[in-house]
Amino acid sequence: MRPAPPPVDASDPVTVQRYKAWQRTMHDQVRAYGDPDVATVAGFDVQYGGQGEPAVAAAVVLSYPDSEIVDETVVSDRPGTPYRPGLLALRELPLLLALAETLETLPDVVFCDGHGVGHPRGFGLACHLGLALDLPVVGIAKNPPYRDGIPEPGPGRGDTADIAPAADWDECPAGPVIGRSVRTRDSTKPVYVSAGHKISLDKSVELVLGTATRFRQPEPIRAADRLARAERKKLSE
DNA sequence: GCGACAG
DNA sequence: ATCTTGTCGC
Repeated sequence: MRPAPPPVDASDPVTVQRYKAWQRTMHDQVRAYGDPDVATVAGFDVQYGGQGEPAVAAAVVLSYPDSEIVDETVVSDRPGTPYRPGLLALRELPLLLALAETLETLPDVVFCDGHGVGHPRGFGLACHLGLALDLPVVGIAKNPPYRDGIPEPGPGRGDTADIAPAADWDECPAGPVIGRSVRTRDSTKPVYVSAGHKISLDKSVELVLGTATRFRQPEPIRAADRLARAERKKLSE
């Protein structure tokens, strides 16, 4: 049995510190390896409205590698805590777990926005989600996990560069390679991939490049993004 | 007070 | 993430 997350009040530094210590501990439960057979990949995404408005989470399950729609679902609820760097799961995990429960059939792999083990304490949103669902999850972020020293991959689609932990991440139990910058389109800003759970970094990158052919973002993520946007628009009118 | 590090 | 027009480029 794994330790439950400590209750955390985002405005109370003491409980936040406890939660961070728990994250560091939980990294040991993560399996940043594995080579699952993949017939379906799901993209999960959350969209937010203004104050008081509900957040909308969408999941789209696509066949792999041909990207046919297998299933899609939406759920909406009040947002979790406000966003804070390093604590994204506090904001999005509740909604994403509710979302997963609405799927008819679980996918072989889940893609979510944000980081996996490429996180200051080695336990980003994709890790939280992977352990909670006991599914392979890949973290795909549009921005790097820290500012300075992120290696730039070559300019062509498919070029990659390994990311090491930040020099000041004393508490990070992951590494020496925590993720990879991946160029999914020629001369376009890379995406930042890290393993969340039950899948290796190599396999994660293979799947990202296999699903992001024409656009920067992988197709499952784009599909979920579109669906959540559409649903949010529908709710706001 | 400034700067900042997923979304 | 969201607020938002025009604008650069394929």
